[in-house]
Amino acid sequence: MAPLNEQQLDQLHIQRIVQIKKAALKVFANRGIIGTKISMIAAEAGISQGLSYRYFKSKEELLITLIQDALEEAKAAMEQVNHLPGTPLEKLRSLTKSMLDDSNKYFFMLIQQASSSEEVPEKAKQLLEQFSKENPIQLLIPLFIEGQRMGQFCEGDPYKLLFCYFSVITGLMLQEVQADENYWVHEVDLLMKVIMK
Amino acid sequence: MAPLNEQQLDQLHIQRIVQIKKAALKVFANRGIIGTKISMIAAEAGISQGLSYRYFKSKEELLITLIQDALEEAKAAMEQVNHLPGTPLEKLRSLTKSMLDDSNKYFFMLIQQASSSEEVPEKAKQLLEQFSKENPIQLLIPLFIEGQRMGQFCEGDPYKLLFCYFSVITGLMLQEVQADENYWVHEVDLLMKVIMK
Amino acid sequence: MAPLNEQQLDQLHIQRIVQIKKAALKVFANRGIIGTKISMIAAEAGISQGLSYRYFKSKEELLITLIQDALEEAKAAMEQVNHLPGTPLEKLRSLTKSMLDDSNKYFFMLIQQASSSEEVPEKAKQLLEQFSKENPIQLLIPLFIEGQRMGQFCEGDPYKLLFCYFSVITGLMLQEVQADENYWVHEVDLLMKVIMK
Amino acid sequence: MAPLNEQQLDQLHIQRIVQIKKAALKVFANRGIIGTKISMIAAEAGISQGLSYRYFKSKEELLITLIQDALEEAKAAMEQVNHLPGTPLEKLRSLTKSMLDDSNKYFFMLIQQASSSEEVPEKAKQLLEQFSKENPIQLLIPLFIEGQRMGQFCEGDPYKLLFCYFSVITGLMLQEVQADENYWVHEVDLLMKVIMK
DNA sequence: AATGAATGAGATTTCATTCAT
DNA sequence: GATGAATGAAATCTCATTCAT
Repeated sequence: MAPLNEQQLDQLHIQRIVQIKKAALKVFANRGIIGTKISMIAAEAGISQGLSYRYFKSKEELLITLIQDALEEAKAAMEQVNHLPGTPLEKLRSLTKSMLDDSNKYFFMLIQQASSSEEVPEKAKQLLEQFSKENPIQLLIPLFIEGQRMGQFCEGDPYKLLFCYFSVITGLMLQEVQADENYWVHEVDLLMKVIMK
Repeated sequence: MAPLNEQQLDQLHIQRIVQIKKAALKVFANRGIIGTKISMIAAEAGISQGLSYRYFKSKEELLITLIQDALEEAKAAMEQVNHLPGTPLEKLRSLTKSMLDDSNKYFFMLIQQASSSEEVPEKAKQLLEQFSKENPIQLLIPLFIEGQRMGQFCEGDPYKLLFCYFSVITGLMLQEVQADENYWVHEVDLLMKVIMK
Repeated sequence: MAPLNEQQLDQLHIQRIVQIKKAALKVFANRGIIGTKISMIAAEAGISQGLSYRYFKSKEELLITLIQDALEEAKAAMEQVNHLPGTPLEKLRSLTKSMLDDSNKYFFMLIQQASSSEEVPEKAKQLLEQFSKENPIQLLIPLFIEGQRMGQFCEGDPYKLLFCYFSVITGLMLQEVQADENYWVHEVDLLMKVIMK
Repeated sequence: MAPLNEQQLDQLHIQRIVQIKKAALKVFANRGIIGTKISMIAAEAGISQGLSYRYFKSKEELLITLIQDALEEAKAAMEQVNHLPGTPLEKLRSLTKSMLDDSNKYFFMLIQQASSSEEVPEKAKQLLEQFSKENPIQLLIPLFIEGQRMGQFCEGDPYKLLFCYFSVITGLMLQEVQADENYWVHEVDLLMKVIMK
């Protein structure tokens, strides 16, 4: 008699993958890619070191999976922004808050870690390169242009504006590591000024 | 030919130390603390792997020395800002440009790497902690208050303003890794808006 | 429906043991002793990884059991040879064919794998040593002497002749791994020449 | 002042490689491919575990290098056989002795280990496959045909004859592991009978 | 009894540090 | 002083064995 049916097993399998990915994302985001040891991920997930190899062939594969997830997450966030209500400024403020939110923050931190590290698997580099060419810029540019047209955002090359905006977010996320949780969420408005008229 | 005299030897010794520190700073700043291997530093400095051990007891000691240097450098930059000519805004703009300058950038990047990493020697953590309590804030706060008094800087807790300002700088420095050299220097004015009225 | 009675359970138990031993023998013989992973045996037997531990305490115990079986099988084959009809040469040809037969081959291959590997449990080494002192030589020597007396086998130390004969069999069995199934059975006559006049 | 010139360094480098290869060949040949641990190779070579990684990227790369060497060695031995003096039988006897000689034996044993194991890197499998298609058969076949023409070798498909010949050699080499050193060299004549009329 | 997820000891591999030259 | 080969501790990864279901 099989103890569990196939669907339940799949369920467990997926749960484990989610559990490991969650733990790994947090550790990778906080301790950097090379600074992350498998033992740390295992400890964070509350499992043994060997177990993650049942679900991910290697540390590298796990990392790549997480980067893919993060890039998709980022893309989704950028896409959604246009469907939000309100003025461009309000939309951007929402996006910013969501990026800094605990449930999303690690994705963006991981992207930052991966982008700023040269010790990243080749596959991950390709993903990042593809992403940086394709996505976020294309998707937020209309918002920025609209913001400029409406006189909410300051003038100038919208790409440069976008670049500055992301610098700020990046800085905040990294700074935050040693600051109080959620402390800086209230600072978003301050930061919005970078792109405001 | 007579061997070098003591002073000349000291001279060489100091040159070597400078050479190694310069190389190590660059590599640590760019590749992160754990991502930096002794072999990378040796390659960057153009020396053999073993040689740095004649000048620094360990990778950790070298790192701590660099962090100390960086913190002193940072402190000096903060102190100087008050002696600069011009309004608070002009002073801060100068400081910002200097921090992002090639000759200083790596110091601030190293501080950032050290602050955001949990994989740092205990000694370094203490230095950072001491630094974050003591220094830059105390030194720039008067500048910020003066800026607010003059109506150049926006209102609110000057500490928070300072925090945001550093977030932005941090973000820019890290972003820069994949951007064009010197590209963003021109964006400083944009970023200044964070603290401007 | 009533549960199975004791005899039926025993029956099942024995069937399982046979099933696992058969699978393990094949895999050990083909992939070598260290090259064999428990997961391979389980896959070959069509059971789960954990199940063999209900029947054998360890991989080592399973291996030792198989080596014992193989040695007994070999001994039995050697003993039977004298009861076969025909001349010494005909008897030996029969033995050879039987050793190379699919149903026996793996036993002899396992003996070969175990003998030529130094990575074998101590217990197994003892069995092999005991076997190599006691058995096959004693049993086939009369056959060889008879063959020499009848002028069918070539002259010389019958032990050496025997050793060469087994070298040939061993070589054939191992060669076979990459040759066509049953291809070489037809070559037996060729190989018989080693011991023929 | 550099302690050694470049040529001397190269010399040392080559010596180390030879040392490691020699040790590894012996261990791989005797204990099988999976049965060989890096620690065993290091012990045999009298070096630390880590050192072999200075010269070979991985256990797999070391193995592949050895298989290449072995295949080349085998090819060279086959090619030379035609230039030896004497009748086909005498030539083949020479080849056989040389293959079983201590200085060559391990190469052929490794080829045997690699061929009979399924646990071999893909690259090695390709090498072996290529070798088994290309080389020894082509090179020895003329010798066998000549031997048959002269009435020294027995009739039949020369390829089958060759196959049997190699089975015998293989068997001898493996058997030898537990036999006395050099004992069996005297048995070569006995084995030659396989292919003799 | 049976499964296959989970563990942990042991293997491979990396790299900071030492050492012979 | 300088080199880079060598070491060994710590990381990654594998797999025999155990265990919850």
